[in-house]
Amino acid sequence: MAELTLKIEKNNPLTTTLTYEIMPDEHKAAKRGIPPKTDFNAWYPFIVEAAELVDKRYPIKGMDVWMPYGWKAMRLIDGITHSEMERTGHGEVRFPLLIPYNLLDKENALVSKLKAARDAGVDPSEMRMDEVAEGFSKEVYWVKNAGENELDVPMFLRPTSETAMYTLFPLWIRSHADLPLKTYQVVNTFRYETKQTRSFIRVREIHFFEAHTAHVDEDDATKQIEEDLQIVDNLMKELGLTVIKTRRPVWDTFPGAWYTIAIDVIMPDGRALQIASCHHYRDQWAQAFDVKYEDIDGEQKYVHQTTYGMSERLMGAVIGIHGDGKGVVFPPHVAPTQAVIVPILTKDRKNEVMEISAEIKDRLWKAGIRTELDDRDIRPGQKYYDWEIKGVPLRIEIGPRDLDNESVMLVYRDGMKDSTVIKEVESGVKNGLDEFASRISKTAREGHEKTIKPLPKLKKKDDGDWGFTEVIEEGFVYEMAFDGNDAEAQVIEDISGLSFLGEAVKEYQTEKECIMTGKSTKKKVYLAKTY
RNA sequence: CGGAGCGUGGCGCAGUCCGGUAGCGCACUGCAAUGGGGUUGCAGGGGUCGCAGGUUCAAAUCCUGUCGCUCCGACCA
Repeated sequence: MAELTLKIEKNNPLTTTLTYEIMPDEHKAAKRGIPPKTDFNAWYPFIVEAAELVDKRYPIKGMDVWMPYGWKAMRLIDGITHSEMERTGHGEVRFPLLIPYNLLDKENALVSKLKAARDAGVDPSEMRMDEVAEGFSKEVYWVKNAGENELDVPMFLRPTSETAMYTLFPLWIRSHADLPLKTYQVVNTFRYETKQTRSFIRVREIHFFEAHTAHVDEDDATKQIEEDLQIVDNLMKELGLTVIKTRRPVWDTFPGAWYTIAIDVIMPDGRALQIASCHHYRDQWAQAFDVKYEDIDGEQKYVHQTTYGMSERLMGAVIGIHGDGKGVVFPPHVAPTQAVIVPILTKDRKNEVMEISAEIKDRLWKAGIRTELDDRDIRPGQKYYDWEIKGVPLRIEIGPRDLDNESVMLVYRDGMKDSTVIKEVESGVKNGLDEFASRISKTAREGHEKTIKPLPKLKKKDDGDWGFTEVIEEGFVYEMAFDGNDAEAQVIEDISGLSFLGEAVKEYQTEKECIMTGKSTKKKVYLAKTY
């Protein structure tokens, strides 16, 4: 559709008419070539480049170049994470990118040990056919040469940092006085993705946040997970996102984790995007890496560990959830530019308008509002479209008419219009941005709720196979009461074409009938297509 | 890692079948008027046609190889 519009020729009524027939409502957006958001697979990649968040032209699949505007937004998101880490007493560390291959032995030993234990101790009916723990071996980048020599011990680029960190943890942890050890780092990690990549959502060089903690016992580690989930809540509030928290099914748990809590958002196409996860390792990794401490009674004990991970998927979620047909919509907390001043210049009062605009920019900046003055010599309308596509929450219009009234026009990214007297522009803008933040959070929450439906009832068909009483619609996440085993879970996955996200952290208030076994349960399970 | 497709100014494309001066729209530069939702006029700049070989008087076009990307299937945050 976009192409058609771009090809409109003057004096060619046919093409012009055709365009209007196809997309009467989309015509304006299409002038920039923005696909409608309902076509999410086209909208998303277009918008991330048009808003100048990334440049995808770097010739490696899954490795985009962060552009200043996009990187600024990411840094602002990271800023929230950093301050939450500081608030909760984590220390920032930075481990090397390269990990020597032989350090993996310990990790591999752990994985195979766990697998053997699970195979031995688990009821075969609980097993899934495709259960294989292979670790990361297939998806790491290798460094096998240095200069002209082949390395004796090859190294790989970290896909995550457990191995690197837990090599040093035994040296850092001697006694119970060293615990809890709470560390985190924000680094790039690498995974050789073979699947289709997507800016921020599935990339090969990941902008990764990982917190790693060590505790005296399981209980203290569990408290850490609770703190992590509190941090997630705080972060999501600032980003205006509504999330689903689930305990991942065992078969989808990170190797060596006792359990995993995953945090997903539902993207506009109804697919779940995992944006954070917390793992409780108990002492499994500690045993593999020999991370011990001396307790109060002089006894050597293994620590209990947790990790908490996030990535630039947070950006992907913000763009996907808040964006609209005109472009990105940034929540004020993480908007690189929170307010843009567009001066309306007329020949006779140009200087006067510019002077006041610059003065207001200065005042807002001093009041802590990231403000930009767009003094480009183009028409105002063009500027509006430019800043809309970039998702700036507030546009301040200042023209001769406003000066006469000693006020300015405030136009929010969601279309809300207001005005404020110049004298009180700081407080007017601050309040306005707060209200805007609440509005987009509310819209996001409503969208989230609308996208979740109860799973249709199951029944056994004449041929003995299970089926649904209603069709599974595309574009939704489903919830159900479920208390079955892994094999039964797989049946549901197979016939629905959806994946188990896991058991909701928040259970049903009252007992319900398990969709498969009929058992009474409060367990709420989410099913979705995933990224 | 298997199957299909595509590489031509910054972006989107035409030209390739049938070899013969590399084009269009948008974007960009300069000047002027305009300026409260994509303004108009005039004048400009920019491309080893992914790369390497080959065929030919002549290659974006034909042949071979290679690299990269996109889309669909097995593995993952």
